[in-house]
Amino acid sequence: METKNKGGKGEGRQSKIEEKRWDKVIEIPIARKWKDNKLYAFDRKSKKPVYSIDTPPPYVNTPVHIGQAATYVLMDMFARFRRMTGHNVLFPLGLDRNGLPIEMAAERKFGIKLGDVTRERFIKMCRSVLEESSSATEETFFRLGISFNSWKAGEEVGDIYHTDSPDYRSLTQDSFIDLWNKGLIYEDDRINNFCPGCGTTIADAEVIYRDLPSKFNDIIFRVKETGEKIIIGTTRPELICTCAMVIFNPKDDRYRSLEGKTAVTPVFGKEVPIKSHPYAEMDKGTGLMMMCSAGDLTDIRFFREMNLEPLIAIGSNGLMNEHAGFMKGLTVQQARGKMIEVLIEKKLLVKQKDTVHRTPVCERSKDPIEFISMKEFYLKQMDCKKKMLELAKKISFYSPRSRQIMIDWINSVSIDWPISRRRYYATEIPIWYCAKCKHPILPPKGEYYQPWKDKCPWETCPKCGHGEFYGEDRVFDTWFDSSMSPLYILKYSRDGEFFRRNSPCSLRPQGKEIIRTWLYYTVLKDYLLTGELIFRDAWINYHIVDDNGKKMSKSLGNIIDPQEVIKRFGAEPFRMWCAIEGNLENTDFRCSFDRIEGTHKTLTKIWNVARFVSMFPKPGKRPELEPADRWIMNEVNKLVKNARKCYEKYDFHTPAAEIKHFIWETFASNYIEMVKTRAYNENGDFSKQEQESACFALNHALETVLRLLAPVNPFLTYRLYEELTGKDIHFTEFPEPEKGPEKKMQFTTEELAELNSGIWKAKKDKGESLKSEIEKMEMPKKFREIGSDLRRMHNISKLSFV
RNA sequence: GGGCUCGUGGUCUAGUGGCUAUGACGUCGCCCUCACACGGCGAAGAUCGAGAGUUCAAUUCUCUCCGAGCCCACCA
Repeated sequence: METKNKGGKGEGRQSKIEEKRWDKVIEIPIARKWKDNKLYAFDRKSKKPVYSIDTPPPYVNTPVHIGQAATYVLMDMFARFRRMTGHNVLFPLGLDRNGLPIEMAAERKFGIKLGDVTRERFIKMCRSVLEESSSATEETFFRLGISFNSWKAGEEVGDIYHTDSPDYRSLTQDSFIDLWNKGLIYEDDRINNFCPGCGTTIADAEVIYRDLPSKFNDIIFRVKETGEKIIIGTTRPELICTCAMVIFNPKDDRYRSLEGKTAVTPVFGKEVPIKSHPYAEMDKGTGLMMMCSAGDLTDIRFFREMNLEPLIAIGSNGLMNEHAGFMKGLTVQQARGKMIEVLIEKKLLVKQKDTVHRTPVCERSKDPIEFISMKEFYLKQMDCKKKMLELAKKISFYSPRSRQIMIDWINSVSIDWPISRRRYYATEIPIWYCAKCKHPILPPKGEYYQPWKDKCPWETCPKCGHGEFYGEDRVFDTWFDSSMSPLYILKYSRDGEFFRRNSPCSLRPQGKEIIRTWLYYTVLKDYLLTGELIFRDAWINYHIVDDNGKKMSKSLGNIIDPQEVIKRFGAEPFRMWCAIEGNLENTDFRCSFDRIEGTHKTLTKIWNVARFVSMFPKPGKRPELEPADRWIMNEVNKLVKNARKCYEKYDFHTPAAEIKHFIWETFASNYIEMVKTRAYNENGDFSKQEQESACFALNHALETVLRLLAPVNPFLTYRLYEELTGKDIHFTEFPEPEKGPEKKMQFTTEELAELNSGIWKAKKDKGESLKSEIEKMEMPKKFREIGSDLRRMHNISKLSFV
């Protein structure tokens, strides 16, 4: 296609930029160049203040999803902005490779379960899953233009780190040793959440709730003293064997006579006391409630409160044990069916009703949680709830509203944090035990230990002098690892000087759904280790939903794959979309290919504005500016001020929308149209100074806008800035508002836009072309100062002001 | 049950105690005007969820209700 300015009237004027629009293929060589030149490497010698971002390590075995892509793009904007404001930015990529998601992927891939093969073999299988998956994640981030310090895994500041590297794991183990020595760790045998699918204890934070269908059974008990029948409703008949008490509400007159009597459980014939207790609600079921050990969390609390001895009928393998009598060896589901059969046979089941039961399930495997007693390690957290609240108030949250989520969670914490897990692919708990006296022995810090296969570093037991040991075989909760990330990237306990200078970490960006885990545990653990608050800012992003406001999920088939987005549009439209559409902090926001593609038009517009401006070289010296040019500089100045203010607060949405509006409306439609003739100055109607003023303002305004957009659209702005100025936009500073008193214009921008629009409409209504001549026109005198530009813009022969 | 959001043209969205309520997509009309037809100019389209209150004035503040979503607790 031929460009219009070649030949014809625009003779001699040629745009430096040939292509008519932004093309995604330009991105790849640019990204590669940046990578090859190590443009974003962290400079340890730099004197600039460090701005550090504790990026959320994604799991490597699943492709990057759209939410992560958007989050990383936004983080990248933060990083690029800080670089332009004179910071030495620490922005490393971390990859999470520990824990259940990897193990479950390995189990699926090899068709095995944890206990089926040796530990060595299982770990090998996990490794093989990991090897396959790592590079896809990095490739996606690379194509999105994320400015990580490094693309190489390593131990230098800013390198890609793996949470399963010996270096990272040893730091996790060090933290355990420190906390142990501070007396903050203890082992206890207590009822806990147990996931039968994962075969391990899990923390409250890992429990979620699902509505699952269940049956509500009305079952006959007998009162020993009177022989009368009482009916109790339950969804867990298999737990009748552990029933320790029957209760009713103190206000419930129906059962007052039962107070202090004894109930006999069906089938098992166990005698249990009947008491009144407010836990029982009058309108639930029959109003009578059997209290079984560990049916759910209420039961646990109740047993603790009433000092009842819990009888655990579910073993650590998830199967019913000897306390379940005839149900021994069955799974919980099987046992329930069997119990119902027996009850029916004995005519003890009065009624069965379908119900939906909000069931606690494991966050990872989605198996219903059972409550069983096991020995686990705990980190004391109950003692520092007050301190945690204090710290939560000290963090600067963006938006501030998100703080409440953390506060709510802290207030609801009710037991210490169980940190040990019975899995394989995770950081090992670094303890050996004396084979004779069972005394626990911790190794010295600084090494990565695998006690289940390594030799104990001590020769003899310091307590009894015995020389044989066995290693601990449990591992840590993944959050015990993840909560080390800011300490790890800041070289805590590895480079004391670096850590002291650069702690606390500037920013923790993360999703709202892991405030109660990642954010809470990190702040908690790092406080216990260092005595300080580890973050200055926390930026909490919400969710991306589909075009109809529905959650994206594989089963609904409404997933937007970022790899597909990159393939179709490249990175820049997506990046622009992230900035413009996402009031990310406010609510969930919607995403579709159409919406992303929509921003492409703005990129084309910027491209063509730049093509136009590039026809007019920037004068070396700033000339005395004409009023219209001063006006556009004022407008740019407003943009700069606001962008600075908002970017500081992690708000890219407001400035991006403003900049977009500026480019389309103010700059392209009004300013360019107005000064075009003066910039061309074909008939020599204008003085050299007048022409240069236009050329200067055109260039200056555009350059400034490009710099404002550089964090949002690095590829596009890099390319255009290079064309226009020959310089690399990376090495320019973020624009400062121009100082000195602005000369106020007589008119406002809105008034000018209205005036122009009115003239265009009038010509339109008369069926005339926009450049047709207007013989005579009057306009308000506030426009006098830009009169000559307006006269040429609209081709007015006689212009007067009133 | 406790807490937190949100409800603005067909769709999505901005915004504010006070001019005729922002913009985008979509729809319709006209225009290839020397940066851009992935463009330009213009038109139609909203009683700002419902009701009450505070106020000279409410879409904006307060309360109630209706509707949507999220988090926490709980459901024997």
